[in-house]
Amino acid sequence: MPELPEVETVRRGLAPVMEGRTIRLATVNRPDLRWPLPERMAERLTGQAVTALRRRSKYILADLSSGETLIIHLGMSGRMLISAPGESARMQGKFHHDHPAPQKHDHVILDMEGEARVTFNDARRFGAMDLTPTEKAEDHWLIRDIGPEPLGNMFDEAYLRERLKGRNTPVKSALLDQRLVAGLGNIYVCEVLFRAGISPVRKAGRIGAERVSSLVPLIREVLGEAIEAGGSSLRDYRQADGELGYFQHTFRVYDRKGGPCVRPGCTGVIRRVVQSGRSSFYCPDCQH
DNA sequence: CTTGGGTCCTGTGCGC
DNA sequence: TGCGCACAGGACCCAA
Repeated sequence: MPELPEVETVRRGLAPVMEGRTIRLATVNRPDLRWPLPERMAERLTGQAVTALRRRSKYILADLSSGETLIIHLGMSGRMLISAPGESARMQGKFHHDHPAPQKHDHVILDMEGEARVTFNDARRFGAMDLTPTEKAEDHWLIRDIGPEPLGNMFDEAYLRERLKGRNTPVKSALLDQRLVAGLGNIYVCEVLFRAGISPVRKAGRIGAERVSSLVPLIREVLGEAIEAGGSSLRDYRQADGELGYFQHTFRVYDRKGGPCVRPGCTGVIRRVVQSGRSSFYCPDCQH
């Protein structure tokens, strides 16, 4: 599933067709994703203009002219795909029948002013949507306990040292905890720890202050590079325009079990271990 | 409080 | 080709 860079890429892709545009028609094809969808969601979306499209952690927030905000989480397999009637069809007058055929798991469809269609498709249905008053969106139960944005000013060396101090959990688990820092997931934590030379199984409270501090710029670096690359495309993630991201070609350890370490001169072989049910990839020669 | 495990759901790729 | 199992980008919830 999408981590922060993928969600930011999706947000950027959606912005041109959603921001400042009205939702002509919202269609909701099932009553629930991970949780029940809000009451009368289709009616509450239809006719509303999207005044802003924001991101908080792995959530996309669409502010509406009604004063409500649509909160969207993509879960593991959620996608937002944009389609539009083709030029030839438009000349034949097929305004409403030229979108791609509906796919299995197309759960919510937003037909936007200007003919673009935004389709939320989520096979595993770990995704979520909710509607909440815009002025209280930050206090929504899904969002209120999330830690600082890693690319923002509130996330710094002093903060991270304080939060990791004394913790007995593996650093991998700590960085995956969204209450500590927002938006990291399994791929980017593995990549960050490789760049920092820290083993994923190391206890968070047993890392020297200097090395903890080094994590901050490395987290920013990895996420920044991934956003720049349009995210990572594994099984089913695509950018909103259907393009593939390409950060996956830059993975140094993730999904490289048995492969050679990329650090010049290192003869290590990438290992995979399971930590609390998730795969961790690391170089045993580089990471301690 | 922290920590670990189970759980939700569908799809895919692998070994036999 | 079929079958069963492991595994997949998340994160809530509960027990200890």
